[in-house]
Amino acid sequence: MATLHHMRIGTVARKSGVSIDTIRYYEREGLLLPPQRRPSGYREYDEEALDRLRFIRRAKDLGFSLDDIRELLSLSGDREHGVKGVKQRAQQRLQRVDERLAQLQRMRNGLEELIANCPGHGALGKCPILRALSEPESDEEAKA
Amino acid sequence: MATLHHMRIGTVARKSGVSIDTIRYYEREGLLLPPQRRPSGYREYDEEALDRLRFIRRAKDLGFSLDDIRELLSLSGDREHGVKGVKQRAQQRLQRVDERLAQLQRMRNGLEELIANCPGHGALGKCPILRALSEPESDEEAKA
DNA sequence: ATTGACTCTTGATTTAGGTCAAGGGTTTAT
DNA sequence: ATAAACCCTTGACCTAAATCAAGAGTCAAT
Repeated sequence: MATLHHMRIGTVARKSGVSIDTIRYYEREGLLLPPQRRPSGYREYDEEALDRLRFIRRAKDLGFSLDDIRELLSLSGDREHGVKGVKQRAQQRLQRVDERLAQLQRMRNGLEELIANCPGHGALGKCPILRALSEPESDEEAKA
Repeated sequence: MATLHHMRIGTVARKSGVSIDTIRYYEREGLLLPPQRRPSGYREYDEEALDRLRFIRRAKDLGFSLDDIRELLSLSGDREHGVKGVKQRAQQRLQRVDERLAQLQRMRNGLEELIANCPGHGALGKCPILRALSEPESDEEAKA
């Protein structure tokens, strides 16, 4: 695990699956700390930066916005707000992630049911996918 | 469950949590069938349209693109490509949804661990959230 | 029969998240 | 010592997904 401190941007781009332009964009946006520079001005990355990039890419695939991701990353590196604040924010996050998990799970089940029952649902009725994610939320139900 | 066939756009907007402009936009984009019109030209929606809108909104929250959603919706209403094609596409979808579920689950666990261990991880080491989603994927590992 | 809240269409604008191009230095292998 | 492959910055451009504005018609309640 030699924490190699000598990757250039093209290498981390390849290893992380994030394009060079996008890496520089993330740096501008404050998602990535500005890395060391060579005398030539070339950026130089270590494994930690690579981990961050992979995290960002996957979180994005999961539908988190860059703002969400900024917040998640700050949870990990926060030496400021003390354990307490971090813990609280992490708990809020956890709750929202759990909600997403539940929704996604329902979509999954809807798909599975669709696959299982497909050959035999002559009458239309409600499609299992739609049914999975289409109930009201009660707070939406102001009188018509 | 009187399938009320007389909601105007503002009502479904309120009930679905999707703005009026966005509803019309979805119609243009083909995610929503053009609804009935009154003689005045006003759109008139029923419960089914409301279900679709809720589905769309939630799927979007889960990080699906409108294209993804179009495809998911088409799975539900497809009387064309016969059971076979639908089943196949649904299976592909299911696989991808399962992958997302797994990733999201890992993020969840990372958060939970962060909350549990926060008070006692004096030495930095690797943060559990980052660790949850930052391993390489092997196909990314072309030699540096 | 008028007022205030809705709705219509068309077309322009915005925001997030990148992506590209131009012009010019740097490194490495030969 | 030169070519090929890399990297730099600045600034323009792009796509998806909305959102807004203008000008005009409709509906419900007073």
